[in-house]
Amino acid sequence: MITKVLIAEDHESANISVQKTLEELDITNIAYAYYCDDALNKITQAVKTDSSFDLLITDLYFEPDGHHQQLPGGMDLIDAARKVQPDLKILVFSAENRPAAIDQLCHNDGIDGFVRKARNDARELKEAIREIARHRRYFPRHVKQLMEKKNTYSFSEVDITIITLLAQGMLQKDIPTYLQRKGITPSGLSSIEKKLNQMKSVLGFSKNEQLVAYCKDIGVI
Amino acid sequence: MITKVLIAEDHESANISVQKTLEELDITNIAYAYYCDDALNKITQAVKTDSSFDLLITDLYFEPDGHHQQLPGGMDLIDAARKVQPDLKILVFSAENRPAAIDQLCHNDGIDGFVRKARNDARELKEAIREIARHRRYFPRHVKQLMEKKNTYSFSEVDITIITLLAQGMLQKDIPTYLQRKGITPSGLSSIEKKLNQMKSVLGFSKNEQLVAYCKDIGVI
DNA sequence: TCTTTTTTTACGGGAAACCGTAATGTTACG
DNA sequence: CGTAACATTACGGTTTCCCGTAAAAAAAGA
Repeated sequence: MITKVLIAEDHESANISVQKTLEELDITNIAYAYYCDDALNKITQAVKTDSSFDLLITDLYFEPDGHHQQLPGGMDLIDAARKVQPDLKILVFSAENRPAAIDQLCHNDGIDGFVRKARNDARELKEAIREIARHRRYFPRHVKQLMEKKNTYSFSEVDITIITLLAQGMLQKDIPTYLQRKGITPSGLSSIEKKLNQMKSVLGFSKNEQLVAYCKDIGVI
Repeated sequence: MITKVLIAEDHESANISVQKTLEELDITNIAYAYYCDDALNKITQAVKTDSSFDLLITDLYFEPDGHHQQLPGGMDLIDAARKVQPDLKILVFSAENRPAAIDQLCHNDGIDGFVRKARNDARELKEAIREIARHRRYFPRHVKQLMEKKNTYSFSEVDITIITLLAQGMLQKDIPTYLQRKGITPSGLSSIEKKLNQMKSVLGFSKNEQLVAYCKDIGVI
């Protein structure tokens, strides 16, 4: 049974609607945090006073606003919270819409549920909380379909590194030495050219500028 | 005085919190639309039956979901709504965070207010509605500062055209003929190179990829 | 109108990127 | 161990881009 919930969410409006959803599920013992550090603090305190939370509902991205934070994002909070209270249920409520990132989250990061901020998010939120209360996990049904639709090419770590460097102004011919220093392979100039050509050919592009624009659009860089 | 409001917002959760904010302002005559087409429909009907809305609160981006829509986004809705009911107050409530896009919106698109989905958005929303009720316009205070900070170079029409073409994959050497066909001057290859060099030098860049990435970030392309 | 100034365009040498091919290095498997 | 299959790297020729200079054109001023 879920009775005590912590909401970690910097957007006031999102916070409000999560609260309302919880109230509709007759959950009234709710705490709020607008920063990850504050959230972790509340979790730690609750554990100490033997009144720990049953569920953490958290966003992934928290906007920096001057106040320096130890935990910059939701993922950091999740990792830290798991250490303090391993049995804490965690539900991610985020606008993340990059299929690869969602997939990663659902399968590898040991969370109990994910609800995307989208059309029917309030309804989904309710359902997710109900499922988690029954010790089941809740994930969007069509993650795989999303994967296939949206991302015609799945960028590797190196791919993204290369494109990022280009977008930062590094000359192509200087990338090999950079990769070598970082211990990343492959690092040969030909390999970099090959990777760029692969990406461009799959996506039907002809120039690096297109690639950079595309990656900015879909948010991988 | 604002008594009748239409909320156009595809996210259920955002819709809920806007509703709650309105209720706290003692506005209870609220209609909802999860699609732009539906929103325009409701506005048109209200005008016909002489019970028109005082205020439209709308998002900018509506996620496509299979149902084909005439009006794909909030900007289209705004344009259409203005035609149907010129005196309708319009408040944009969006997660848009690209300074150039926000600036464009606030200064050129004839809306009455803009609130960004961010940390204190609910509070800002209230203030914005109060201001609009007094026939004043409400915009984030620091738009100009943001602009000045972030955008050290003001892009001309031609600048943006050139960068857009590059981001679409056109070869630099092919741009002159394109510009000639469109009747845009200057169109010489040297002039294009000069303009690119100007932009890059002012912004401290060395490669076109940087320029494309930057323009994507601030939203000019 | 003629000159001066500015803008636009043309040209050419050199650097970087592009592209195909070949050599080298790595891994897998019999 | 040897060989095939694959990945990575090296090399050379061609194209495109970069950059400086100078010519041509347009605009401004006297």
